[in-house]
Amino acid sequence: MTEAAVETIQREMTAFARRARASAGRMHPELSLVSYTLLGHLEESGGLRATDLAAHYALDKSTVSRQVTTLERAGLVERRRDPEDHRVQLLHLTEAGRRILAQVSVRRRAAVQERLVDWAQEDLERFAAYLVRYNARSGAGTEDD
Amino acid sequence: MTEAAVETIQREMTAFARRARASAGRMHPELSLVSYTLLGHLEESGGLRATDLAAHYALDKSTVSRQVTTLERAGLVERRRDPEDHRVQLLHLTEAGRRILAQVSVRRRAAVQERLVDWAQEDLERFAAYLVRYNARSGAGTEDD
DNA sequence: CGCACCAAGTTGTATTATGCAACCAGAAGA
DNA sequence: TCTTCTGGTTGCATAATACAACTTGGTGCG
Repeated sequence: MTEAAVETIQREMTAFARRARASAGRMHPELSLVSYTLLGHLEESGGLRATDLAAHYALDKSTVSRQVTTLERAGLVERRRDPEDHRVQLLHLTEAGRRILAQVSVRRRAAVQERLVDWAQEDLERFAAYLVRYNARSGAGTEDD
Repeated sequence: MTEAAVETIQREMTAFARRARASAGRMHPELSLVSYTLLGHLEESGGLRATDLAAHYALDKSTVSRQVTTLERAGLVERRRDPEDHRVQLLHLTEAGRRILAQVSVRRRAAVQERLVDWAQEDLERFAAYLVRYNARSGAGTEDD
């Protein structure tokens, strides 16, 4: 039955989330899971507004504000005033930010890879595809949950 | 290439993690994401030790202990002394716990299901199986990650 | 223009989850 | 018995977060 599968997916995803959070601290002392994710986001599309990030991650703007402050103090991101609208700050990765992000990514990927070492290539690809499909939907959609 | 699939899995899992975290609070006033997940776990296999839960979710035993305390005070779980080993408490859902869990499950499943609505049954099951496999490894294994 | 309202961010405050370390109680083995 | 191990609890500190009040800049309408 679909019910069971859905239930399992929901629970296992949650379990993963827990683990991801737990392991995040060991990746880089300076970089929490959220910070890391924010950096990753900025890497892909520089010049984001804090509000965009908040919306995207369903976080309060105050939370993002503080996270960004931390990242800025660590020298990993830069706030640039938007000349078009002086309320807005466009966030950009610094060189240091880019470097650190690359470092952490490598380490993170290694950790994941270790757990996937005995998977068949075909399964890996299917699993990856499923995850993309799942997340694509939640990312694009109505921004709830 | 394995690299690409691993990279994708890593990224997508992380993406999910942040969202799960973000949406955690809004399901049931009484039930945090973790509590809910713990309940779900107990439903499937009653008589778990707190330590088992801690290991599975990569949580500190103190955290689990407190969560269980909360759940117990809410009347949702029961601690039963293991007659074999008096250090151990076997955790069981109460009737109320079962009821609440069912309620929340419905709501939550609806949310997840909405995202999975156009998936083929076969894909759902495979996805679920992959997640289980992935998590099983990190849970049973070397406890790092 | 000037005033009312909206939007982006910041800061104060409280809550909650969490980990770590110290501790207690029961079990197991020498 | 004494030592060591394991399951669990509690004290303490920290980090992430939400919410609300506030500041500053933009927009629109009279």
